[in-house]
Amino acid sequence: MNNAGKRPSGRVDRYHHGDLRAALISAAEDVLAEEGLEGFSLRAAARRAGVSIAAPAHHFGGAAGLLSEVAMLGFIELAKHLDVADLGATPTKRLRLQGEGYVRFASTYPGRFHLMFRRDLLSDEHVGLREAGDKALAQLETTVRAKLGLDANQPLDSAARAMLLATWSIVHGFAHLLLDGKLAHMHADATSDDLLDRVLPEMLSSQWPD
Amino acid sequence: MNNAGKRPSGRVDRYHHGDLRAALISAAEDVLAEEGLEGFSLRAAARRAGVSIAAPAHHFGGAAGLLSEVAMLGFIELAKHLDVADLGATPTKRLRLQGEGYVRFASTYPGRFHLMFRRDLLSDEHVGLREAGDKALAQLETTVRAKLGLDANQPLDSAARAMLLATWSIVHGFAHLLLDGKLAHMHADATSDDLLDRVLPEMLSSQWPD
DNA sequence: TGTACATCAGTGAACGCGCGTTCACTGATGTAC
DNA sequence: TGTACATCAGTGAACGCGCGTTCACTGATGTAC
Repeated sequence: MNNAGKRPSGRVDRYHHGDLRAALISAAEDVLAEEGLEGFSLRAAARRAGVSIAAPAHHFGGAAGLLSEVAMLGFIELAKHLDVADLGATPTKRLRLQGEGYVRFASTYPGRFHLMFRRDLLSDEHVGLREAGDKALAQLETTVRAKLGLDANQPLDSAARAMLLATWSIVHGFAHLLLDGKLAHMHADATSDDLLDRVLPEMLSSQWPD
Repeated sequence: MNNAGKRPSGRVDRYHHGDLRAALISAAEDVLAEEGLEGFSLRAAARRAGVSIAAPAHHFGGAAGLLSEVAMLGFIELAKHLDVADLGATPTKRLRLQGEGYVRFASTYPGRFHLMFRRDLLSDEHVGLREAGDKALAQLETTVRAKLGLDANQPLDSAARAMLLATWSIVHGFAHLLLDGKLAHMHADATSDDLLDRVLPEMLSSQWPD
């Protein structure tokens, strides 16, 4: 499936695009960023990429094919936001930093973030997507292991799984509530940046005290 | 706005429906339950209610008007799931019960739950919706106050707000991850019921130990 | 008690829109000779 | 080095579909007299 790099890029005024795949993925990301997930359509991505309206379906087989690629790249970017291996002195501090990274990713790319968890829009069988999701979650798992003193190859016991799930849930829920505008009301005076920079750290510190 | 009960119900074969409002709300809930949020349209609600396709817009002004009513009823139902005043000996236990109630609501009514947090589909100015949302959240706040030993009329300090927000986030995030099928993978052997009955209580107990 | 009339909830046919999909086609590329 | 040909990525016009909206209308209801 992956044709990226097979052909020279940078030339777009030809009958054969040359890098339609990358152009459509990038166009889809632009649409998500500017119009949100609800503004996405195969036609919108085609228009943005400057190709024919039939091109996306022709190349990706359908919306799920293109969106799964975008979601995969989203999980890869999310994993970068969770990469704090060198940043925190203690597992607890790294956990807080990862929580901030998770929410910051969601806040920076709301369209992509929503997409990444919309099972109905994505392909079940996209191996790269699943792997990218697993890798992002593994970043949290690594920190939870460190915090609980578990080896990398030791299976998670049920307390460890509960802690990992609680960690994921809390940042995931906060991200959703933030994007859905439910927190502005509780913290009426706070901007979105305030919530990220002031409220979230306080919440994470209370959740995972030193 | 609220015409419910103004006219006799049970008679639907008349030119003037008599209780179009209630019939359309009920029909919309049916559509959400059976087709999910993505399957909803004004026309689908009209078909389900057996009225003309123009009736919903005529009566509610548009999709946001009808959906806001449905979301309001959703928050009222959610508040019932969070009503544990008589059930738990300690605030900690009540908090866990409320967490289970929150997730059970989401799991029972996934379409409605998703709708309730879709700002783009709801009306900002729907007072009843906002109030119903506030009341549901207030149920959590009451328990957090009890846990922290705060009076009902004492303003929440920042630690209390952090705890309330952490509580909401964790159950909200868990609900979303559950509905989006992200947990079946982590607990590969678990059904949805298992996650609710076994994994969630374990997570909540680890989050709020006795 | 009966009649005339105003109101307005709901109808139904028609409209335009954006969507995904189809399909015969075009033309750039790579390969065989 | 040049020519013929197969491949297939991408085109573009056309299709049907479901959607929300419009608008002249219908007819049940309540009120005035």
